[in-house]
Amino acid sequence: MQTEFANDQIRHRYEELQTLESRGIEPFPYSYDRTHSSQQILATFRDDDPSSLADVSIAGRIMAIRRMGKATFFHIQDAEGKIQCYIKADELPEQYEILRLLDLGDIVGVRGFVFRTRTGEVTVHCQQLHLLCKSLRPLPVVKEERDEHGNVIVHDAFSDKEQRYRRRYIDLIVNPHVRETFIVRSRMITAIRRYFDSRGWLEVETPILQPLYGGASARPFTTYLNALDMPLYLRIADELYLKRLIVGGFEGVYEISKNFRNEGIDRMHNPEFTALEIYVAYRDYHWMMDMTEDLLATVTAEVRGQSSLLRADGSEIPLQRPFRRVRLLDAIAESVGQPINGCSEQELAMLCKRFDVELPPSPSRAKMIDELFSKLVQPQLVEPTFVTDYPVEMSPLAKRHRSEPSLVERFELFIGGMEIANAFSELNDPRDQRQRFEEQARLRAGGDDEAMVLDEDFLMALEIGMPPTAGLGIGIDRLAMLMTGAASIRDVILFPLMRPEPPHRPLEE
RNA sequence: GACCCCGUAGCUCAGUGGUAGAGCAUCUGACUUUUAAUCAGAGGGCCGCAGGUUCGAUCCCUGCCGGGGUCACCA
Repeated sequence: MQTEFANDQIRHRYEELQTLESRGIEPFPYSYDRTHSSQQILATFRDDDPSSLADVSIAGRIMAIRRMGKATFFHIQDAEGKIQCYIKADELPEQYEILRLLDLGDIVGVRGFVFRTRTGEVTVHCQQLHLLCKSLRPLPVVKEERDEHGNVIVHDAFSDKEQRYRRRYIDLIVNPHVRETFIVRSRMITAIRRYFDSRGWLEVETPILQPLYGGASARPFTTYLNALDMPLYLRIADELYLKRLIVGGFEGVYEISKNFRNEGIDRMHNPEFTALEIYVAYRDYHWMMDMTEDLLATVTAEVRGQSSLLRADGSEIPLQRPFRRVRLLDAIAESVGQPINGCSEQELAMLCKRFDVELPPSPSRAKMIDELFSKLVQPQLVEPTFVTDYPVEMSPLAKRHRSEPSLVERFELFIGGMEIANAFSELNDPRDQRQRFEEQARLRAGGDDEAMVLDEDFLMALEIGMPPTAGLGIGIDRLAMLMTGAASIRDVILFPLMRPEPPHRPLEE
């Protein structure tokens, strides 16, 4: 095997690897039995009774080494944190020689007894040292210091965003808050599942590869199925399949799904993202608002241990129930200082002009309302706010408002200026649904390539009959941002989409 | 897609029209309770890529590649 070395550090590690093997050390052994995690030791050590930790085995990655001649301190890091280890040459002469060949980043097993050093740190006194994996590339070296107030000062943090996203494994090793972010994300999803499961709603899986895409307004990714010689789309939403399941007789179904939208990438958008959708039979959007409030309050309390969310600037957003509820047109009216309800298209256009809201040529009423809202209202919606009752043209899958036929029974939840959730009383009248699809077809014919596609089978399902149903979608990534105070959706997605790197230039020997 | 900013050692960054510097990391030596360990010494760079201007470019200009941000698009 020909190995090319990018630099002296890598070359040196390969040389150490050879030396270790020549001394009969297996650099990549198969397993190691641990008795404790780092945190179990730190949490249970008692100065008045160290005997309970007189023989422990731990394993982890070497994150710091302080060699002092015939004694060495090093920190190893496992999934829960770091712990210091101590090894003396005169006690373990052979293994001390091995330690000379180890580096930052190597993974080792340490067996020994636990004590407290003179400077007060609980430490494992090494009596056996095992190499568990030789690391052949240098890790970014991040050092930490504690000031007199106990605050951790991080020196030279691995901060280059491109490298952090491309090499998430390194990011996770050297930036503890990153690991914490993804643990919080996972706990959040677990808490949501628990909430739904405990109410008897069924988690299901619906197609990612779809012959027709629907359930949202977005450009899809297209692919091709050779076996059936047909184009397929990656789902932009799972809404139409989940409603078919309500038709089928399930009374509560949910799915946590990866969706794919062929649109721009920015702090709030990744081409693939995680959505939660849930549909509950015999309920309407009023019920769904209450449920959403309860869900978020429950999950937030469970995940964060407090009833507030976190913004990227460090400020907290209290989750006080009930959340504010405001009708869309009222919210706009409040911002522009005049009622919107009876506005003609011309009056709306003048309002847009007055507030510097940019519009496409010949915009519809709904488009102008949407633009006014996005520009003037949405950025102000920091504390949780349900915005309700949207124009029917903007919501082709939502049921008409029971008392305002030009509106639909829909709400969106905004927190921190972000749209977090979207929900309707679901349209279950197949006649109205067909009309709405036909309207979408007209928009599509007029050049709107994000208008929805008519789905005959979905209409057939509605003709079979769907009970009154409330549906809800939640942007899981954005909710995770609020749980962790992340500034970008990329900070809550383990492997965000990146352009491929240019190939590494091969190095001559 | 448009505009702005960025790309220098493994990491974090300085810097100059005369082909580079720091801290940490690495290497050699000293050190048996250290913790940003310390002390002495050393090595390490196609300064993102390509072209142009210039006697001379890492620096100025253009294009490209990659990243970040703002906007547009979009939830």
